[in-house]
Amino acid sequence: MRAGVSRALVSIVFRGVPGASEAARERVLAAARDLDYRPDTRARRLGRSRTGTLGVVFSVGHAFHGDLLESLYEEAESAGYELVLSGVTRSRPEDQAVETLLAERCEGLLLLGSDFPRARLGALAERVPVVSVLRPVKAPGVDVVRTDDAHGMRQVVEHLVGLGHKGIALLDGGRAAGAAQRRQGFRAAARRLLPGRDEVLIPGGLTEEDGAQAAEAWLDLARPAPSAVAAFNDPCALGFIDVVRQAGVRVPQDVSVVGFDDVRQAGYAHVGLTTVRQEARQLGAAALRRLTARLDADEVDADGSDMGEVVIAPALVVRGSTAAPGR
Amino acid sequence: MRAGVSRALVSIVFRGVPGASEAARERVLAAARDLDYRPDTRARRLGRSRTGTLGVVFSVGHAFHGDLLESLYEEAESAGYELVLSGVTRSRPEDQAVETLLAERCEGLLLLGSDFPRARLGALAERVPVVSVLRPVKAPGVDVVRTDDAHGMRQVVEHLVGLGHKGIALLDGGRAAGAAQRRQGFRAAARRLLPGRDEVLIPGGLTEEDGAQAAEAWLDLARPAPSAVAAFNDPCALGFIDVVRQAGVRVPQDVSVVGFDDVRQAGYAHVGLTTVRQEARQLGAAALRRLTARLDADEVDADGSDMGEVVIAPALVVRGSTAAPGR
DNA sequence: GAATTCTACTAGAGCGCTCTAGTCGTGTCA
DNA sequence: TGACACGACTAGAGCGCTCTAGTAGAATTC
Repeated sequence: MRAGVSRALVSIVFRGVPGASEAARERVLAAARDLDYRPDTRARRLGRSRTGTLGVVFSVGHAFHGDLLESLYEEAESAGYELVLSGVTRSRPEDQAVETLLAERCEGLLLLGSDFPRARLGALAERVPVVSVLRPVKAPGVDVVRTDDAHGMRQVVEHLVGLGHKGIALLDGGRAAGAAQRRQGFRAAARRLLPGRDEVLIPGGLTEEDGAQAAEAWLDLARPAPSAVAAFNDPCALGFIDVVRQAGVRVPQDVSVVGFDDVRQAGYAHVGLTTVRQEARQLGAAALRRLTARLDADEVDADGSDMGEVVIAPALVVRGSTAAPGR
Repeated sequence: MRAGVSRALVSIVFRGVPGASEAARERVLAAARDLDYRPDTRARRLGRSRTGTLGVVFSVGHAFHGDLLESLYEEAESAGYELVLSGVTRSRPEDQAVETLLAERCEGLLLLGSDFPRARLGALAERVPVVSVLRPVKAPGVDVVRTDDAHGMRQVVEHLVGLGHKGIALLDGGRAAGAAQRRQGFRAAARRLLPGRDEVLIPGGLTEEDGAQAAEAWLDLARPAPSAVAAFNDPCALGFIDVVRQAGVRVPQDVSVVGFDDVRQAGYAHVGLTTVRQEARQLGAAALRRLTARLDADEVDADGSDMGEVVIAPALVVRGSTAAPGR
């Protein structure tokens, strides 16, 4: 039509499939350039039996999710899939984010740090392949790709005990993704390395605000308070440090603080935050591989039955926020 | 068909337009619930003359872009538009992000902190309405919604001079969005308030790493070095502080540091960063309003001719990273 | 009580692609 | 030389909606 060719030929050229001569191919591309034509994604996906899209649900403003997105984009590109992002914010719940992606007919879903109850995830997985990233969950048909949170927390406790700390408090993440595992890792290590000591759990959370609140609680504890604090994540640790500093408490001289995630800021805040590094690259790559493997497999054996879990080992990164206790 | 009704009726019900009885409406919705049916977005957009989607290009991991996204989601919802996100990462250039959105047939584009040269933006705006957020650019047909960067920087200089500082260095943002305006505001204020003083410009940038490098440069300056530093943004300021601290320089006693953006972390890092707050809510709302106004206007007068600029005033937030100079 | 208006629906074309099932001209082989 | 295969292309149905035009029946009007 445009370049004196049929629509079908144009389709052949743009899909890059065999069936067009070199000459025709060039003619079509030249005409397309002339007309500033580009195939309509919507129509493309409609016409095809498969949409070739993967939906990603992430928390807007969550630093570590950003790191994951970067890795996912790369992996998706090389796997030949397209990513459709759907953000979760304070006013846009996860339900809505997922709903959008389902209506978009994504072939699979990647949920970063999902907040869904197990049953909801299971139900979702019946409809479409789902990979839960960062959040371990035992639901049928749901793949999990996560960091070994318990192991990370164990390293934290070992590090602190190695420095000579006898009292360690955990700023707990409540029901956030991975929080249960970190709590469990903390408890196991504390019980092993500090027998007879009571565990101190202070409610914390994901944000600086949560850390700040936890700091108030820590300041209110009977003295001597634990000389070391393991926070649920980096922002929580930074919020904690900020408040205790304002109260005249020195870090790390008076209290050692450890974070979790190793977000980019961690290396630059304060004296440098000792933390546990999660490998965004590896997590993203594993998650995408998991999902595409399920999609590309024969429908027969990909029938939800064989769910899997990929666990990436984290590494302790020692910076300046931890030191031996005492004056 | 499904509930004993025609496809057209289903369409009427799901679009929420008049033309269906209450009874039929309920019957359709009940059947949809039963079948777990939801309208296919792709087909929906195809069948309509307008797609009802707005494309957003943002930098993945950029804290302030996250704040903007949150606001944009809300505004888009209440304006009856759908947002399509396209992220820019180190391996996914802005071209590609925009290309995706064009192929998706978005009705308008919101570019957060775009890096495109002016000509490229102008060309883009000929094809589709474009709003450049944060990045001031004089291109025909391109609307701009931004913070008054120059004014913000003027406030910074006034604050520092008010504290008694005589030498102020700027950690320059190079060609980043808004950098030229901040530089100009800095220069104008410095010339006015510190006449006869040489301007000190140190190459900085958007990230902690850039700030760290700038710190090395500042440490290498002939003593006495400027006793105050105005950074291009918060991460840059934090990176700067980190490095000079490690070199034994105290903040704010030995050097005052000011950031820009007021990202969430700014209040929690160090002694609390003095910074300039950009209003994400207002910026997002203004950007969306701008775009939808153009789209909803009659085609006649929306013909690219009347481009506009919305400038939001920023506010200085004084925290602990600034103080009077000297011992 | 026929004409008119309204409400509640349905038929069917169209959106811009993909993809199957062709057609047409050439080259290959027995 | 006829049968067959092959590469290069085209026709046209189909994807799941939207939306215009149209119909049937009930309510209203004069």
